[in-house]
Amino acid sequence: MHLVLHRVDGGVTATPLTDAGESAGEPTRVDEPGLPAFVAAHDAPDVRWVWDDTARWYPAVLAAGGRVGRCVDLRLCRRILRGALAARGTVLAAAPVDTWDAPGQEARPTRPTQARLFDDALFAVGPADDAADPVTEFRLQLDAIATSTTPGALRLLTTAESAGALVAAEILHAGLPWRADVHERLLEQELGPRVPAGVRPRRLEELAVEIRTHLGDPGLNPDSPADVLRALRAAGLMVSSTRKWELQELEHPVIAPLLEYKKRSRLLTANGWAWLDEWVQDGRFHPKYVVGGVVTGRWAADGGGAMQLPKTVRSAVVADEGWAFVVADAAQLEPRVLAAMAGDRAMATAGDGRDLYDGVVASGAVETRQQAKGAMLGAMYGATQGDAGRLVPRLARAFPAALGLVDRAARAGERGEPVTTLLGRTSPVPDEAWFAARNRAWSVDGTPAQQRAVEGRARSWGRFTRNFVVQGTAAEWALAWMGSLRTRLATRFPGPLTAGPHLVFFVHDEIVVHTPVEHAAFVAEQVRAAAVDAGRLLFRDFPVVFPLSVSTVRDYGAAKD
DNA sequence: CGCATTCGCCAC
DNA sequence: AAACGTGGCGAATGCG
Repeated sequence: MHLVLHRVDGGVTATPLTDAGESAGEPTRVDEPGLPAFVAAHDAPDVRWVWDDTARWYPAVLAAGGRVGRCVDLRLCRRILRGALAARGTVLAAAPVDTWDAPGQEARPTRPTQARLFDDALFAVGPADDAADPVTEFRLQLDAIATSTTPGALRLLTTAESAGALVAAEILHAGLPWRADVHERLLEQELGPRVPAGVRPRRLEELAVEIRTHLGDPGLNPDSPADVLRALRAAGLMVSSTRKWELQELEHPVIAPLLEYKKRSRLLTANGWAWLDEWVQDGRFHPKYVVGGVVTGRWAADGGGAMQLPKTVRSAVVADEGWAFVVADAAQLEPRVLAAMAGDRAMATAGDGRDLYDGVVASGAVETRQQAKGAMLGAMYGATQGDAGRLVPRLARAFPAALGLVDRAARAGERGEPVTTLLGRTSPVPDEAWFAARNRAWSVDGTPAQQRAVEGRARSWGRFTRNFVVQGTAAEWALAWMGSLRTRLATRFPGPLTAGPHLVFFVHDEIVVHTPVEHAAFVAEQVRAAAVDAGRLLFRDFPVVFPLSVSTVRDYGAAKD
C-alpha cells in the first residue's frame, strides 16, 4: 500500500495506491498543521509514503515526535532512473526534462522579511501548491523499473536510496551530541584563550614569531602559501610547495614550528570557535547530509564539514548522561565489495575471518600488509606509479576476477562509455568537449601533442569509472546497512526517535548510534546483523563477509579506528 | 567590490 | 617518495 502526499489547493491530499500503482480509494484531504497527526495515524508496516522530497515532508513529522517506516523519495529515484543504463529504453528515459529532474528544494526556514510577515498575518500563507503531480510521476517510475532490464536491482536501489533519505532526515533532526565545553577546552589548550574572529590566537602568534625569526623575515604571513614559499626559498630550501609532506622531508629549524602552525591553524579555521558558534546549538551538531550528493552515490554534507570531522575534535562528541555511542566501522569495505561484485572467490577467501590485507599477504601476492593495502587501493584508484603501481600486477595474478572487473570499468571509461554499480547507478559520460577533443586529435590533422593530451584525459576518466563501480557499490552496501539497522531499531523501539537508540552520524563506511547504556549491547548486535543483511541483499549467497569493528564508548574520540 | 580560482588540509 | 579515486571548506589571491 502506498500513500502519495501532494500539496494542492492550500492543503495536502493523501492518495492511496496499490503496490502496482493502481488506485486504492479516494484521496483524503488533510490541512497542513494536521499532517503529522495524519501520518502518525496511518503509518504501518505495509505502508510506504510517496513524496517528492523527504527533506520537504519528513522534518515536520519528526518535529511532532512522529516517524515513518518507509518512503519513496521521488526526486532521488527520478535522478537514479533518469540516468540508469538499465532503464534506457523506458518511457521515463524518453520523457522530456521536467521539474522532477531539478535538485531538491526543501522548505528552508528562510528569515521572513517585514513584507512577508505582513502578508502572512493577513493571509496566513502556507507552503505553495506543488506544480507537478506525484501520482503520475510515481507510476512513471514504477513503469521504468518494471520495464528496465534489471527490475530487481533498480527496485532495491531506489528503496535503499529512499531509506537513506529517511536516515538523513532523522540524523538532521536528532543531531550529534556535542559538548561545547569539552571542545572549548581543547581549543584553549591548542590555541590559547579565545580571541575575536580575525585575531590570531596567542599560541599561533608565538609560532608565527618563531617562524619569522628562523626565516629572517619579520613581515612574513604564515597563512600565505606564496609568502612562505618565497621565504623558504630565500632561506635556501628547495621546495616546490608548502605542503606538509614536502616540508616534512626537510632539515631546518623552521620546519617544526611551521608544521605546528599549520596543524593548529587548521583546527582554528575548520573547527574553531566560529564553527562551534555556527554549528553547535543546545548540545547538538546537526549534520545536513545530501543523499546521493556524490556522483558515485555516496552522501555529501552541506555545511559544517560533517564528512571531514577531524579525529582530533571527536572527543567533544560525548554521549548524554546514561547514554553511550555504538561506533561501527566496516573493515576494508571497498575491497570486500569488489571481491563480491566480481565473484572473486580467492579475494573473498583472503578476507574470510581476518583482516583482508593480512589475507592478501597470506595468499603470497605481496610481502607486507602495508604493501597489500597500497596495492589494493592502487588497483581501485588506478595507480600506475610508485610502490602501489608496481605491485598492482602481482594482485592481478592472484585475483584476476576482481582486478579484471575494475580494469574493464577503466577501459569503458577511457572510451567514453558509462559504467554501472552493482544495483545499476550509472556513471555520467564525459562532456561534449571531451569527445570533440578526442575526435580532433585522431582526425587527419591531429598532432602528437593533442593525442598525448587526449590520451591523458581518457586515462583520467578511466580512473574515475574504475573507482566509480567500487565506490558506488560500497555506497549501496552502506545504504542497505543503515536501512536495515534503522528498521531493526524502529521495530524494537517504536516510540519517538530520540527516546530510543538512533543513528546520529555516518561517514561512508562508519556509523554512530546514540543509545541508552542499557541497550548498547543490543544495538551492537543489531549493527552486526544489519551488516549481514546488507551483504545478503546485495550479493545473495556469495561467500563474502563484512566484518565490523564495533566499540561502545562514552565519547567518539575513544572509538577504535 | 564581489565572485572565481588556487592552495592546502581534512575525511573516507 | 608521492600520484591514485570521491568530496568540503577556508584563507589567500586573482580578476572584472
